[in-house]
Amino acid sequence: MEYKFRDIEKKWQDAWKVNKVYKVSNESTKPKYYVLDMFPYPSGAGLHVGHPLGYIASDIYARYKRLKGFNVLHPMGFDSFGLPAEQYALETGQHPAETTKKNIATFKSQLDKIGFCYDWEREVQTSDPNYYKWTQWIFLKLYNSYYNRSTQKAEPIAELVKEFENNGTVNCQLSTVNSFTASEWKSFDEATRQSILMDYRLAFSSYGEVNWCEALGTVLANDEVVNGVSERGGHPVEKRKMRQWYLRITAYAERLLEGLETVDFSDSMKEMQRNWIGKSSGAEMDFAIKGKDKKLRVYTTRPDTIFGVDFMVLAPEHDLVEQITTTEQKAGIEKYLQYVKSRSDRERQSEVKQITGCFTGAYAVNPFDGREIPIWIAEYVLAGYGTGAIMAVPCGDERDFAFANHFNIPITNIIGEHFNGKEANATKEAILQNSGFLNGMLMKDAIDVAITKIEELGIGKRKVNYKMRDAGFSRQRYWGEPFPIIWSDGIALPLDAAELPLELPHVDKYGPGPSGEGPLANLTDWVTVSNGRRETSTMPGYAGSSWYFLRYMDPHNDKTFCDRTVSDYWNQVDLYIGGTEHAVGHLLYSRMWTKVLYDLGMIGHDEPYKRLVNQGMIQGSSRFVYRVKVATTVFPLEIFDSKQIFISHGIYQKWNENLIDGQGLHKLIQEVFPIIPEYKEKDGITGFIITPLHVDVNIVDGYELNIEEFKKWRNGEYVDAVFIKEDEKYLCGSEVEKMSKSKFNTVNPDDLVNRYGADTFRMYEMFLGPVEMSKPWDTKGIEGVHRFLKKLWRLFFDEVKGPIWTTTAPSPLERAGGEAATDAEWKALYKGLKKIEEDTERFSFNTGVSGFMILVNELSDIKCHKKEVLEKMLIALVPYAPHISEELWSLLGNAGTILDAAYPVIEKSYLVESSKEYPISINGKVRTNINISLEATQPEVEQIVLANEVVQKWLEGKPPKKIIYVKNRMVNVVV
RNA sequence: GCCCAGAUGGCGGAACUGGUAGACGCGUCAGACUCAAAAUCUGGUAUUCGCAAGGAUGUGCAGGUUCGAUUCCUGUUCUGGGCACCA
Repeated sequence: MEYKFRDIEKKWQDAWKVNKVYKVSNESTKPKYYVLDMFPYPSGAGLHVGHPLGYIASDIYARYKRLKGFNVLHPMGFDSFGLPAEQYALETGQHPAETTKKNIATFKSQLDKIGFCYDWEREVQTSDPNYYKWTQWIFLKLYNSYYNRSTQKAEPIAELVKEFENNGTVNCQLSTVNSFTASEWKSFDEATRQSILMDYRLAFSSYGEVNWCEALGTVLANDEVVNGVSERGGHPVEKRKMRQWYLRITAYAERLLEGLETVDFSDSMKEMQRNWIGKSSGAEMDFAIKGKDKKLRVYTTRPDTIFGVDFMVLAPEHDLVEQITTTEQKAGIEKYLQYVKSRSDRERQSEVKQITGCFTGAYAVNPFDGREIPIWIAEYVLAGYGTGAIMAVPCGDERDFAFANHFNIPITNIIGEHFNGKEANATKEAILQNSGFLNGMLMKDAIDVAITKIEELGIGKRKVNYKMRDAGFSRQRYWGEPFPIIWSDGIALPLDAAELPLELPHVDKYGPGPSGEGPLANLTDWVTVSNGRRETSTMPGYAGSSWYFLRYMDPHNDKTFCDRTVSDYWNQVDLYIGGTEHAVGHLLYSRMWTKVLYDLGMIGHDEPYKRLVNQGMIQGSSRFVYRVKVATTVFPLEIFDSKQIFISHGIYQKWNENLIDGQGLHKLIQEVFPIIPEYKEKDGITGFIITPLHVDVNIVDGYELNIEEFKKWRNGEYVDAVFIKEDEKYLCGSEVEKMSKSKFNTVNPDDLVNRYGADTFRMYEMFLGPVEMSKPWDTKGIEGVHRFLKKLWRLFFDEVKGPIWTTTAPSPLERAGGEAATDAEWKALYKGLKKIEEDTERFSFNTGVSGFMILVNELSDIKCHKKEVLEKMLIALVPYAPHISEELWSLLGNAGTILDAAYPVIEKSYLVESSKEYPISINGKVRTNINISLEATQPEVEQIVLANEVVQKWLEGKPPKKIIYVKNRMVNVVV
């Protein structure tokens, strides 16, 4: 009997579906385990081999936990709102709802073929009104809450209103907001009160900058802006202020930082989040501005360098710029502001070689020595960080130094010999000079002294600062959750919870609305309501994905987003698998939402993910063909119209390295294409233009192009192509790039599953390497894994003899007279299973697969066909290759599904060893091996080792200096 | 530019806590079976010197710590991911 994987996999996938074996209950006596994959966006291109990497890993672990006796939740769903669907709608007129539905169907059928153990009854889609109803509901909770700094948690905004009514702002520590008394609060009109409350709400509206493209009349995502112009059409893009919604994630900065201590993420992942939050401590202080009744507030982490301040730099967007610029400088400043408008934040920070800035004409006054300090504006200072203004200390800061140098600003040296005049030195270890009351102090000690003095003088105070900014939460787009908000005379009125979901209305056109608003603004009937005008922005992609892990627990609940008893049962996600690209976006947002829901008492835990494992990205290995075109100025064009000439990679390389000239190439072309005219040059130009073109990797075998397939490719575009080969082959060039449809380097899992089966595909994806590492996809090698499964099959079946397994208690189907398994057979099994279990436990699935290969090789070598041995191996194989395991399990005569079998327990008695073949090194280099008992003591070992003739030879009669013996490891003789 | 990660044979990778570098698989070479092919099986396969025994070199690059370093430290190069409106 042959291994007919197609029949087997189809059969069991159907049976599992009919028997609902993956249905998960919220009630169980077993311990729970929650395994989650990062929410996929259902792109139109379908699944490529990169997607399932993490899904297979999580599926293996989920199945493993199930065999180990856990009630495992392993759901899947779709993050189905998003820009690509809308972009596609804009281009083709198809409604995003339609294309999204189609894409999801494709994704699901592709996923199902790989044999995942998802409970599809728990599927969620963020664009489903039954889902986004609760996204909107949570938004309203955020809107109606504020962060209470005394209790350090979110509380209903009504509590704050009460506080204002009773005590005003006395107990509210929010430095950016004006203070008032209780009676003042009562005297404010509604608009004023609401605008004050807006400064406290966790979801709030304010003004922020967007990428505005005048030509397209729309706001663009960063993704859609390339080199300062729009990707579509190449129109100029500039920044513009618009009303936006934000989430006050900054209120949670400290808790997001502290929470990292309680979760099991990789150190690098935590580091990235810490850097993103960017906590720093220092001081905020005010500088008087000469001749103005204005103060310039700066934030600095190095108040010890206060006497080294040689200039001030404001962010170009800073409010003070307009007020302090002198008439002489006005023109220059305006020109500079115009320039900055066209620059993205990224460009402003990354281009350090090009130094730009402009003097405002104004001066700040150093409060300690009265020195007048010129105030500049420069793009390297960003408005969003700190106070949007810095005090520049060129002797201690590289960028300040470069700036001072560029604009010839004199530099004050406060660190003596530590500053060499050629580059800044950011040390904290220097003794301060030229520094007034700080003279003679070590810099790191002076920081505190300076802050104390600043506070004494009342010109500033100690301040902890976070680099993180509040998260922009609105998009001027169609395909997202509508905000449950109505604007009435500038006041935002939330909808009542009973009015949810506010459904996304149907539109026929996806173009932008007037004055930069989203497409919804075009629907006058929808926008206009009796008490005002609806918010026309929609929520961003991360809205739905910030809480989806909760909805999976209780997906059909129409009373609440997730019942508290259910969320208490499933609690945190025990294992979350996904890419590092979400390190600071999605992960921080969902952590924040979780904390808010926790504060409001709606869930019982404040960190969503207990453990996070990052999967690497599978890159594509692109293939190139090299097309030769001729310049019309040299050759008559017509003859090349019908034919396209391609040169093999080797020839292309020679051409590139000038190892072959025009004449040489001409000769090669002539061999296959005799009608080419005589060789010509014009002004020393050969007239050959060679262009690398991406070619579909699926019609290339290794590097060799399948010419017949190529001629059929792209509707016969290359049907008449002519090839200049090397060694009778056309070889393609290659490059590792991101896997993408446009690069023709995507590999579809369906083809591989068809050809080799899901079990082979699953094991091969794991066998490629560690899950967390990025690697290029290469289909070569999948044969090896397939061969392994066939070899495993042959432990049970012989091509001619049929079933060959034996057992001591034969059933009619089986061969009688089986013998009990030998110690050697048990030892081989348990040694293998031990490695496999340990590897699975630590997510080392690639070595887990190789463990199975070693085990099957060994069992084949010792001709072990004992049912009792093979059966245990099958159970351990379920997570990796569920279909073949289930088939063989059932063929062995077992009743019930193997998915619920008990994971084999390792009998350690078979694994005990009494001696070891020790490597013996001389000076760290292995020279021989000696078998020594594991019981041996140091003196015994020394005696055995020194008696060895190889060791004797290397000692050359000299006594050893030292003998290092590490039990169960090695012996090293130092000479 | 800033933050994070990675680099080991022809290729994917293994070596988990500083202890035999190259497990397992691909490819390749030789052989068996076969009229032949496929499938399968057996053996070799880091580089280099040597008939062999055996030796030397070798984990991106340059140093350091150690009896011993792919593993730890310092510096450096290249590649990938992120940088706030792709998801």
